[in-house]
Amino acid sequence: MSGTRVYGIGRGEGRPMTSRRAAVRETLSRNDGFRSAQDIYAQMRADGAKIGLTTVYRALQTLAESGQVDVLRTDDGECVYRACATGSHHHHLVCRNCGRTVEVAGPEIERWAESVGAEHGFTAMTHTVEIFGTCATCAAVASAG
Amino acid sequence: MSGTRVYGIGRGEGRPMTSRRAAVRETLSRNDGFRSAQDIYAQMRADGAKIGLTTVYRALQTLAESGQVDVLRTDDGECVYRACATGSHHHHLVCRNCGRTVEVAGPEIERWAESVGAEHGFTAMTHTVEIFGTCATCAAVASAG
DNA sequence: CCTAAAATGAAAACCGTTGTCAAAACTGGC
DNA sequence: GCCAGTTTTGACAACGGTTTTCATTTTAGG
Ligand SMILES: [Zn+2]
Ligand SMILES: [Zn+2]
Ligand SMILES: [Zn+2]
Ligand SMILES: [Zn+2]
Repeated sequence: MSGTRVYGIGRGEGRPMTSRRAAVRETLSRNDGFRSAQDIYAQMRADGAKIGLTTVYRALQTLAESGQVDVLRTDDGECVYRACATGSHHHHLVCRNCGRTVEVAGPEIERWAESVGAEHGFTAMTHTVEIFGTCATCAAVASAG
Repeated sequence: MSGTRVYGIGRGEGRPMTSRRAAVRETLSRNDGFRSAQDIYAQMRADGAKIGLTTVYRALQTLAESGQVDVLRTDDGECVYRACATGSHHHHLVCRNCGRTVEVAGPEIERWAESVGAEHGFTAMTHTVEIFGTCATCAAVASAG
């Protein structure tokens, strides 16, 4: 056998960083808020990149699996991604208008979720916590408009 | 003009409760966990009800809009519904295996979300908080299996 | 009953996403 | 550089949950 490739060891990092994946991550990290696969694809094509939509979808889900980007679903079922600054567990405060996002830690939330589960005999807890609001900039624009 | 219909007054209750909607709500409330439109449809048909899938979809979203049922999205993008006991704001502790759901209040979470938003100049805050875990019954079955 | 308006449901359209598969790019060994 | 085996890529075709369409049925007054 030849061409054997040694994959990463750490959890999630089961794939090499190809040039396309790097480009997708790079494009995503130029955005502040959460962006959809199609957004990123459009942005990359507009920048002259040669890449297919399928590849963008795959790159984003690979990056998500390896924990390099965060994912959440919008109300209308679209997956949106963000290259967060921290790799550790956190939540998001998202402007519902412009998408501007602030990463927030919430130790008390973590404890609360854990204890609520324990109280009811649940184990292996996970949770989803997202906060939405209108950011100061968008609120100002709205009141001026 | 004839056939004028007097609609509900309360917020969200903008539609009359037709027999189909009542049947959908009734079926949903016989379930403990969150259920998809297709689940409810299959269940109703199995029970001999004469109803179309489209109507189930519409009934569920109408009930959701009027706040009579709660909605959330599964990881694979499916909308699932639940007829919760309380009409007031609450969150859910959901068994990821059997769907068994406990309604939980979290005043401290409400305050936390509000203050995090305020700290960053956000207004008109909303949030989504869901806790997932394995319930005691499912954990027992898994360890016995 | 009669009529106008709303609800219903079968089938088609929608749309984000995933699968298919042949071509292109990569990797390590020679 | 060249080769062979493997992975990635991307155009295109499904897929699946949901929504739209539109003709028919039901509802609620009068
Ligand atoms: Zn904003
Ligand atoms: Zn958390
Ligand atoms: Zn369970
Ligand atoms: Zn809350």
